[in-house]
Order: sequence, then structure tokens, then C-alpha cells
Amino acid sequence: MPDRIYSISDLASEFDITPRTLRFYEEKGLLAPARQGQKRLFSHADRVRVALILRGKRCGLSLEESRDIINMYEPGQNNAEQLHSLLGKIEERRAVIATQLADLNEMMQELDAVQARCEAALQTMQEEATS
Amino acid sequence: MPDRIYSISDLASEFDITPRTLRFYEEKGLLAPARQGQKRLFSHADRVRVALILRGKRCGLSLEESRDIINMYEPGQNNAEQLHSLLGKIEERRAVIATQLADLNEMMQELDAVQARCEAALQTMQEEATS
DNA sequence: ATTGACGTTTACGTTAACGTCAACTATATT
DNA sequence: AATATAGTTGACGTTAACGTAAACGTCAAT
Repeated sequence: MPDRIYSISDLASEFDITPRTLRFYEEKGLLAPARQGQKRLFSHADRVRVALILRGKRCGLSLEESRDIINMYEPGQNNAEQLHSLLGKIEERRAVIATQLADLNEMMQELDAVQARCEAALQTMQEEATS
Repeated sequence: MPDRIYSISDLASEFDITPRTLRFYEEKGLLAPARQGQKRLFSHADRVRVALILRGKRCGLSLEESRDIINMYEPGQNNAEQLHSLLGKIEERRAVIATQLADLNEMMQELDAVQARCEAALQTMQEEATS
């Protein structure tokens, strides 16, 4: 049901955030849910945007960066200049992500090494205990 | 020269941060440079720690998280309980990094898709112009 | 001897991303 | 009608990670 409508607390509980957070995201221009009087009505598209924002956060993006990237996903009808500028931004972002991937892989390798040292130390302790 | 000594501005300019930042890291317990009177004397080991902190930041870690992870790298002489706890933390961190890697790869793929759409749009505009 | 470059501590200011009230509205239920 | 439930808009508080400014020490060079 892609045309389902979500209340603010529906989305809040689903994504394990507070209503305040969703209002804040709207205030910052990351969301623009429909209204019925005062109440916010979140669409499926809004829900996807929330998921993208949270993924961005997990990657260490600021809300502003997330907003920019999410806006990339909806090119709309642009002129050539805008498209070129967008391609440039995509290249920049790609570079950032590339170094981040490299950094994460490094950290992972080092954790492997530390883990190996830990297990070796434990092994040694056990051998000493049974000697 | 692994025994070289760095001034605070040496490291600041090398890593493109301010002296204030290095003092702040010390204040937060991430660094503990030697002193000669008032002056801080940064060793090669301190330099490595700074690099680790900054890599952590690029990965979206808080300073506290970076400090914890860096401390993992120097197990020192621990007892079995500490080693087990450390192994647990390593596993947790490994899981976080794994999802982060997945998130980044997703973002990268989506950027690929947006880029393709952009280039296609530009292509179309060019063809229209020469028709 | 004073200027300038570099360092120090102390302390207050700032931004991002919300948390936490308070006071109010609307709707549904008992 | 009164209560409960879910929503709203301010407005102020909070934490992390520094920035910025003041006031001072030190040492070499002019």
C-alpha cells in the first residue's frame, strides 16, 4: 500500500525516534508532510525520506548534508547548468564516501588484529593455568 | 625518525587543525603529551593517536568513541575479564562498522544511479539541440 | 628594550541536533 | 460533560566539539 498515510507517532515509533525529531526535520527543510488542519500527514515518500536521513546519520552525515544528497535523488526538471553542478557534487560526495570506506576497512583490519592479540593472550593465560 | 618531537603547531598544521583542537583533545583524555615546563612535546606515538582520532571523525565517531577504540589498540597487561570485555566491545564495534559499510555502499550505488540519470538527461538535451 | 612568534591557561561564545517543558487544540470515549 | 489520547506551537535547556578573546610567559632577533 504505497498510498498509506502515517501519523507522526507511527513514523516515530517505527524508526525509534521522537515526534520532536520529525518536527525538527521538517523545520530544517528535510521533510514537508501534508497537513489536515494542524496535523501532519506523512506519505510513503515522506517515510522513505526519513529512512534516508537516518541512513545518512549512520554514515556520519549532518542533516544539511543529508538534505543535499536526498535532493540529488529527485533531479526534477533542470537545465544543463544545474545538471553539471549536480554531477560535480556527486563526484565530491563519491570521493568522501571512498575515503570513508577505506577508513572503515582500516579500522576493521585493526580490530581484527587487536582481537587476535586478545585471544592469544587469553590462550597463554589458560596454558599457564594448566601447567 | 620515530623519536622526533613535534610542537603543537607542527601537528596542527600537519593535520590541518588548530592548536585549540589539540589542547581540547588532551583535556578530553585522548592525548597526554609530555611537557617541558608549560610546553607540550608531542611524540611520534602522540602523532599516531591524532591520526586515529581524525580517522575516527571521518567515520562519524564521537571523540569518546574514538578514545575507547584507540584504547583498545593498546591492551597493556589485562586480566582475563578485561580481555573478554574488550573482545565484546570489538564485536559490537565490528557490527556497527558492518552496517555502516553497507549503508555507504548503498549510497554509492544510488549516486551511480543519479549520475546515470543526469548524464542521460544531458545527452537528451544535446540531441535536441542538434536536431 | 621592545617587537614578534610561539606557547600557555581561563573563560565565555557558538552551532547542531535534538530534549523538555508549558499551554493549547481536536477528537474519541465513557 | 468530563476524561483520555494524540496532536500542535513556542520557548528554553543540553551536549559535543570546538572557536574566540583576554591576559600572560618565553625566547630570539632587531
